[in-house]
Amino acid sequence: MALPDAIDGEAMSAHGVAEAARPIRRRPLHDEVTERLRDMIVEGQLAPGTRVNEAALCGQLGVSRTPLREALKILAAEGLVDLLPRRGARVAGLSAAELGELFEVLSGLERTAAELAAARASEADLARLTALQARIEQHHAARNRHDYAHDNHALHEAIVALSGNAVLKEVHARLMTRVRRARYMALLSQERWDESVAEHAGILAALAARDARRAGELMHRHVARTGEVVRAALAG
Amino acid sequence: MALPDAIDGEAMSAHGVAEAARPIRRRPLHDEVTERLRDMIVEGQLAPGTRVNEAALCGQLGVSRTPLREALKILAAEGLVDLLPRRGARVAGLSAAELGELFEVLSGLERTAAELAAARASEADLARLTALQARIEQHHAARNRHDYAHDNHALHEAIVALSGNAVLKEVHARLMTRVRRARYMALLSQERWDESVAEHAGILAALAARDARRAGELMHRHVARTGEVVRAALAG
DNA sequence: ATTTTGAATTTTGCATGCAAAATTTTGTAT
DNA sequence: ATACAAAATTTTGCATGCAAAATTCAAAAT
Repeated sequence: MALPDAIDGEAMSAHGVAEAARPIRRRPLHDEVTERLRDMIVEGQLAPGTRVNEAALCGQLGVSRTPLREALKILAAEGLVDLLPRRGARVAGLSAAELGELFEVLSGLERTAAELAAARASEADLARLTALQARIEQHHAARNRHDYAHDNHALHEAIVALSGNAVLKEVHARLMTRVRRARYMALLSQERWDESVAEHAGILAALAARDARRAGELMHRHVARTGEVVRAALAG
Repeated sequence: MALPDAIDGEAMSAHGVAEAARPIRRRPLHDEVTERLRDMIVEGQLAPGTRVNEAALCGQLGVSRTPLREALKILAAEGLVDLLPRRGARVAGLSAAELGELFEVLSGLERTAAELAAARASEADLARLTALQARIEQHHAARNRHDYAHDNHALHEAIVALSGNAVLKEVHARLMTRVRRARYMALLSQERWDESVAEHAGILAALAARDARRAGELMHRHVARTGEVVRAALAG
């Protein structure tokens, strides 16, 4: 097999001076590989169930087996890959049942996030959420599913971030990575879409009122319903 | 996560014939190393902040660097180790602040677990929980902190298991691993200890009544308070 | 005495080699 | 043909080698 030679990496820029100021440290290869592989799995480029051949992937990515194997261990820890001892790795499947479980946990996490955010977010934070929700409503009115999906995701992430709890944020992000593999999520019925936008409004109102319990409860129900819809779509 | 590991397990029996029937496959080394290292960290044998020297640990464990490095990647994904690029690994610290965050998340997860368990546990399951609680009360009456701690942990795990949600169980277990590093948990005041036992009774009653909301709420409060106590102990 | 510079040493990151296990292929007997 | 057995091939798991980066240590300069 061809030897992946030299580190190379950055293209030579002509800015002699700026060159010196640029960050010196390169990212470890195994990190890069992990990220790349994770993207390939989430994007569906590596389909669930695919057997991962180390040599083949090494060739494709231009790295040796060592960093690739390290990456596979990490992705296995994240639940994106199954490691079969002595018989290689396969891309983890994503059943409707597991998706349902993921959403059950996510609804619990986001409830907690909403409760904490209600207590901890600043007025400025809340104003930003409201602005985001306004944009979401515009996308909804314009039937722009793509931008809607983007900002919708951003709103949920923002609320999780406003919990001020890094562990919560981390766990949430990891589970979301697994969920995001079901590309069915965008396929909401018009009815459910309308409902969803209205639920957001209710959650924001509760946050604005600093009503932690209500915000949490509404968020919980909102995410649980989303999960129901997604699970049904995957099952059908 | 969940590395499906070898079947092995049984100790060698002296029965020559049975010998041949023994599972042939050894557990992967990197698995063994991961587990061993995780134990060392949780037990406190590797103190928080300790710099991990690969060569030294390799010598101690009697393995080469390859499986050790794979194990370190996994433990980093679990949050037990920090990987500093190009300057090695260190055992992750555990601040009072982070412990607080962990308990915030755990209280949310166990609330969800209690809610689901209230709906899904069989009567036999509930009977088993009640039996466990009876033993816990005996340990409490006998001022036997060691056995109390053990069965207390078992009760919480049992309720999480009764949620019937494998993802929840997995996430909970991982966070508990991080929390368990604070050995201060056993050091409850008598007052808090009494309280805690009473709270358990309340939770079980709610489960028996199939009152999901109440079970969840009581569990949430119970774990949150435990967290408060532990955090305070670590801070002080 | 303290800082600085630069070599010597250690340590990390990655590629590669090799044996054992698993898989595939080929050949043989029913 | 089908089923089975054995050899050939592939693939995995682990150890090791080597270059680059980081750290340590020592001598020189302020």
